[in-house]
Amino acid sequence: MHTSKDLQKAGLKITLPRLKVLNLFESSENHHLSAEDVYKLLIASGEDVSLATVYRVLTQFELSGILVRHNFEGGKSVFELNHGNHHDHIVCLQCGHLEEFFDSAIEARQKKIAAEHGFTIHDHSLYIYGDCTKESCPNKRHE
Amino acid sequence: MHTSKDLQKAGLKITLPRLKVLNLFESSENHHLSAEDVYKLLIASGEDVSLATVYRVLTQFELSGILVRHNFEGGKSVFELNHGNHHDHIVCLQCGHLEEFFDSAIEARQKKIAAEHGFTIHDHSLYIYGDCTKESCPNKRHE
DNA sequence: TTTGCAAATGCAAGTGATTCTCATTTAGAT
DNA sequence: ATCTAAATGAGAATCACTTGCATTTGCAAA
Repeated sequence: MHTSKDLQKAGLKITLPRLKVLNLFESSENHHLSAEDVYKLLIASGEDVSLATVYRVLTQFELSGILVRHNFEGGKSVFELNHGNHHDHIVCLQCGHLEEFFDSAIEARQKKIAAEHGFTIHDHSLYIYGDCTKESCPNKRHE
Repeated sequence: MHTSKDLQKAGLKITLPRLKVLNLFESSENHHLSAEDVYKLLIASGEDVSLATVYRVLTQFELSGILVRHNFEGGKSVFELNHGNHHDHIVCLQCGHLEEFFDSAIEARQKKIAAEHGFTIHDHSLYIYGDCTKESCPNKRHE
């Protein structure tokens, strides 16, 4: 659960826009939101923020570890709350449906590979793109 | 080795801009080039192409399988020749140095994970970000 | 080998996502 | 309550890329 405490810890002033964005991520049923998403949702719910502020807040939250940024194919960044449980993503190219997974075998291999190449690993991003089966696809747009 | 034959196979007319781009990828010592890179290199070597054409050619080459597109962090697409040997990348955050690797264990796990989630896998992207050690880093920019 | 036309190109204007500038407002320390 | 650095809003600017359109060019057919 993320609160104003997290803002203070990050050295950020507790302002209305920041609280609204934080609250949105906490309450929204869609956990992966783009800047545009955040902006539109806030406007739709009567909150009056500027898009520039949304972008600023999102990058600040990323830097302070409150959010994690993802760069899926398609050029726009998507953010989700950082619950400390690293995971990767599998994305349906048909309907955009997104699932999370964690595989310790893959994580281990990555460490190994980095070491073999003389790298100290900072970070990694793994996205699997595919088609989810028609039945299991929540927002079907298949065929 | 990629030649004008590849253009024909792809149903593309053999034009000067396309040959120049193809040749650039074949001859350049840097195998990973952005549209901007390609454009600047061609201009620098006296070739007269437009940036729009570079973008068009690169996406056509991607579609026809001559090139592979990568979306690293940083918003711009990077292309490399498709030699049919799929591999992933490990990138040094300090100096931008890039190495390639292939790990069949990771590949296998990915297939498995996709299957478990009911996805038919199309594609995946895996980037490891880290610091390469000072000694092994070809274009040192460390400390 | 000329002709014809779809395909390819160049240029410039247009987009979409994101960032920056700068004048105004505010959080929060004193 | 006051003051100042930080935050915000509005809009212009930028960056990577795409598109529209008039012109040129492969190349297939005559």
